[in-house]
Amino acid sequence: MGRAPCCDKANVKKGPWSPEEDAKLKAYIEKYGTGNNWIALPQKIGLKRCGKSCRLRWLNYLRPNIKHGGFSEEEDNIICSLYISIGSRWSIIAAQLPGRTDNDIKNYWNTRLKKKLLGRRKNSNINRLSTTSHDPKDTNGIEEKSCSSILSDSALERLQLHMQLQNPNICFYNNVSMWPKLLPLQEKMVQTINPRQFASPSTQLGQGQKVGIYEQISNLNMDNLMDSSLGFNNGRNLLDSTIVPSLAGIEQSNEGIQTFQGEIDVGFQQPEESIAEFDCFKEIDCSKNNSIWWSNDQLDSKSVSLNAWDCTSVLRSKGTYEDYVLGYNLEC
DNA sequence: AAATTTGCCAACCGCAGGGCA
DNA sequence: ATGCCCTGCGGTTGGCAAATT
Repeated sequence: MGRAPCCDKANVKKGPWSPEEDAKLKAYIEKYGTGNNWIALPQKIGLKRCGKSCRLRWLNYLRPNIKHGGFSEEEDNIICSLYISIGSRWSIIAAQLPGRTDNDIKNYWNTRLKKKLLGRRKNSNINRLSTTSHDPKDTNGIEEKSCSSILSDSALERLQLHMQLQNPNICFYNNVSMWPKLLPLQEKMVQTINPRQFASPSTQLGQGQKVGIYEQISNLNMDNLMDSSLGFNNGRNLLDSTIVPSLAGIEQSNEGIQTFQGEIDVGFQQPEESIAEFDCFKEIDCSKNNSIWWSNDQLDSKSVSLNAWDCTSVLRSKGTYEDYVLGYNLEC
């Protein structure tokens, strides 16, 4: 027996919302609220819409302070870094970007940002396919699998982005000026997470020097946090629920699923030439001409804002210290 | 100029999980 | 403990507009 439908589909209007419907919904919610019952709401207003549809319309379009389009470079970077860390948890990513909806971010990622950041992989694969044998079997009779068929799209994208951020020529980890400014409370918290010696983040550092707290953060963020959050734990549990409550619950049920690490491990077992098909691996050798992966289009090394990773102004504006590096909220 | 392809985005769908009786 | 209801989420689709052939 299937699940009961949430509404009478035959008598429910679908498709684009008319201005009149928008006005009705908006006026009602602004006056009475949702009443914590979206299902009953359309009947109260006299809308022939499914409650879910009303909710979606309100959340994605009608509610106050919604921003549409025009993503800034800063927002791009936040989306990118969070996608690397936590994957397609659009609602969590949206929570870090005031005025943005999960749907907006999802659409933006799928239609623009992903192509902007990963577009060259596609070309690379197309070129490879056009220049190599189309015999799907290798000489041993074993079906040849490219990395792209072994790693899931999401894992592959995140791996590529991760590798790119480690590129020493534009390296986020090595470039002090690209590190986000930590608020005092966040700094204290990170020290709590890993009590080993920390240098002050305010210490003036030379370009490329790796010191202290940010080194820990970078390890925590892009290696350990991602590993942990994606099932690449190696016995560690940096997402201890006492430390990172909002993410710990999300990521601890990975039994039985193919992990990101598992996919990567399989990928790296492939012949070198298979691995080398990806631009991120080719370019990680820092050869001068290939080093600007991130800059695929407009983001060349001259125009990249070194402060683009500093989203603390955005985070502060919400009244909570939301550490996008760790991906959790810290009420203060 | 017409036909076709591509890009974009709003909206839908189905599933999972939480709350409650 | 169980089942129902509702919400929230992420993946997918459909349709419009712009770009290309």
